[in-house]
Amino acid sequence: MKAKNVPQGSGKVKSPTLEDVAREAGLSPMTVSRALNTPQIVRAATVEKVKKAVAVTGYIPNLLAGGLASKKSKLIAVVVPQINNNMFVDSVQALSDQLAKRGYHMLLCVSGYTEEVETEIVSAILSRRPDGIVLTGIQHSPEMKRIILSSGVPVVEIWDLTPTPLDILVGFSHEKIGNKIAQYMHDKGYRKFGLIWTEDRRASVRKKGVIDALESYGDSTVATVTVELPATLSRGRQGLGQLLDLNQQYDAIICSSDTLAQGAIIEASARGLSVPRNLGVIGFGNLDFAQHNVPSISTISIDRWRVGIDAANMLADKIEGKELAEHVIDIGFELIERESS
Amino acid sequence: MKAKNVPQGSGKVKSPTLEDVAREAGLSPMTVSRALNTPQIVRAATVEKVKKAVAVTGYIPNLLAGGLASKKSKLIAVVVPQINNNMFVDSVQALSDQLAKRGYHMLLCVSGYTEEVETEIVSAILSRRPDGIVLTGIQHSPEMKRIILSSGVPVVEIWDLTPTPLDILVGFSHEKIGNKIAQYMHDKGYRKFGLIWTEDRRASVRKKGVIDALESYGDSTVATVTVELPATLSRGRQGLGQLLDLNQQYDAIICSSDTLAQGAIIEASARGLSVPRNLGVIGFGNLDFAQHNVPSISTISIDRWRVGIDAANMLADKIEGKELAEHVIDIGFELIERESS
DNA sequence: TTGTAGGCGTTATCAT
DNA sequence: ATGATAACGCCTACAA
Repeated sequence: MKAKNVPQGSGKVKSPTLEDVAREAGLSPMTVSRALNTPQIVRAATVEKVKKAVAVTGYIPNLLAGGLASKKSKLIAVVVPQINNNMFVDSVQALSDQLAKRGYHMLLCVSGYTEEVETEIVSAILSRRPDGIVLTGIQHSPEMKRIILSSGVPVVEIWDLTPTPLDILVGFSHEKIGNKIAQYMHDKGYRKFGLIWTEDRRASVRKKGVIDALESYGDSTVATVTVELPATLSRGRQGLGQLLDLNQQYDAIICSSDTLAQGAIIEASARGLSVPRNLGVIGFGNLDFAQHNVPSISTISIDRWRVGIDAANMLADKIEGKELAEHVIDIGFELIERESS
Repeated sequence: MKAKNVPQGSGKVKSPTLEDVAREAGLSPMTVSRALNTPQIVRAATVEKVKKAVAVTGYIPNLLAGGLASKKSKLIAVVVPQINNNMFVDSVQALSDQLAKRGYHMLLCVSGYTEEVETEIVSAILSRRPDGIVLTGIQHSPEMKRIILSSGVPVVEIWDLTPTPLDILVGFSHEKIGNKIAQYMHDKGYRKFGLIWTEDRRASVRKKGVIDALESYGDSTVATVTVELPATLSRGRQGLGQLLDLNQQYDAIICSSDTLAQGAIIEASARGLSVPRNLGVIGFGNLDFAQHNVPSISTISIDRWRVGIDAANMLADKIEGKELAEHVIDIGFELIERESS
């Protein structure tokens, strides 16, 4: 085996290129490229030679160069408001897993809850020429829509529903969830409601769904307190405290997330109120603890994992030129009745 | 304003390049590049011209090309065992935030808990020519060490501690944490211990720390049950059930995470055991709910956010050629005593 | 099945 | 302060 990769003067060893591998294998760079990317169209013996040469040289492909030439980056950019949020993180993990299986890497960007930041991030992202983009939600600045559409990059919006997506969509209706919660609680006989709610856009739509439905029944009262993002147990406790301070009567508490619900239950208990005897409680998300809490927490279950899987698959399909049966998937939701209501 | 970007035949509009901007501005591509990247060394009037031309053409830089030419990708690859883990996710979010402030994007990869997968992922990652890499833990395959070191890319290991890091390290000692927990519980008078533990490597080191310290006291008994990853509330409940089924006596339960501890407390309560009266409980992580649970949960607090911030800053500093005061940061930990023990 | 030529869009370097 | 030229490492397209 002959000397390879002789250090240039005193500097770092330049990392080997296709050409170095080709020289080592006694082939042309193009053949090496084919052996690596489309081995089916290369003679088996040649592929073997290339493999050996790759091992000898320690070759690592350069996707910057590859992407520049082929106009395929094998990169998917994912934009979420936050990662450390029990709801999104499962979808992100599912996305990451499924994209990896399909041969893509995930560029993850955190946008917070403002359109402005999202717009900036998308602009920055596009300069990496991703093969696809995943956005959380359907609310975007006009500028961002313009930019992203004119870039021609396939887009998936997740976690919400609209008849007019940018491109592909995998989500569910927050308004229907609100309606469903209201209907269920009303059917159970609750009439005097307290709401503990965070203020991101999707939560607000759910709230509207709850309130609209309750108003349509005409026999219920609703008081609302707003808590900061992110939803935490302590904010749930505070929220219930604030509701009670309003000196109103409640027979049920509806929370914009299970975490808040858990906090509300703890606070209720600390104040001598029993759930569900004195107060019915329902949350949203069906997080792990909801089932095992004492009392267990009624909630809305979303298949968060599926959101990620479906988004990844549809995006990859579209990128690879496959026809999509549908561009919008409503993955729905399920109300889970438990001890707290 | 004259016509620009005339569609080529019937196909897609080719996205504008530096050259298009240069033509629009009446400058050379190189000057446009400078105006965009190092405006300080370009005449202000020229920068203005370029800005206008960029707006007119809708130019979006191509970082694939830029990175190829400059050998800087402004990309940091982050490898974690899982994202949907309450411990890591905060560090990842902090990393993402801080890297963004420093002008880097984050490529996020999920490796699971096996060295093999980590090795594959790192190989794949290197083909994107990241400016830096963040790895979780200090346990890596020899092959991966070889690959990553010979690539010359700066590396930060997080969430663990060793005198011999690959490069930079931001973490804390799991063994010391184990020792500390044992010492604290022993001091509180507990002697008959049940452990509910997950089996990832770092948790195992903490367990060893607990058991070694308890053995050194010589007057304590220890029984252990192992639960699957990820740690969930229900596995904490099951874990306590299994411990009790062993027909041993316990006065304290030590859990490898707060989530398991919360589950154990619930199960204890369901079986008529009061915490801490009949059973002391301590967890790990100081997750949000630990403080507000009833009873509140004693635990070990780690500044997870700081891990991410420091890792991002040290990596960016190193990439940008700044001297690092130290290559290893032990961010330490704190035992927080609460009602459960 | 393999090879050759040229270009992808940018920046480093040297010149003006 | 600005421009010209030559890489950067790979792939498309065509040729053999």
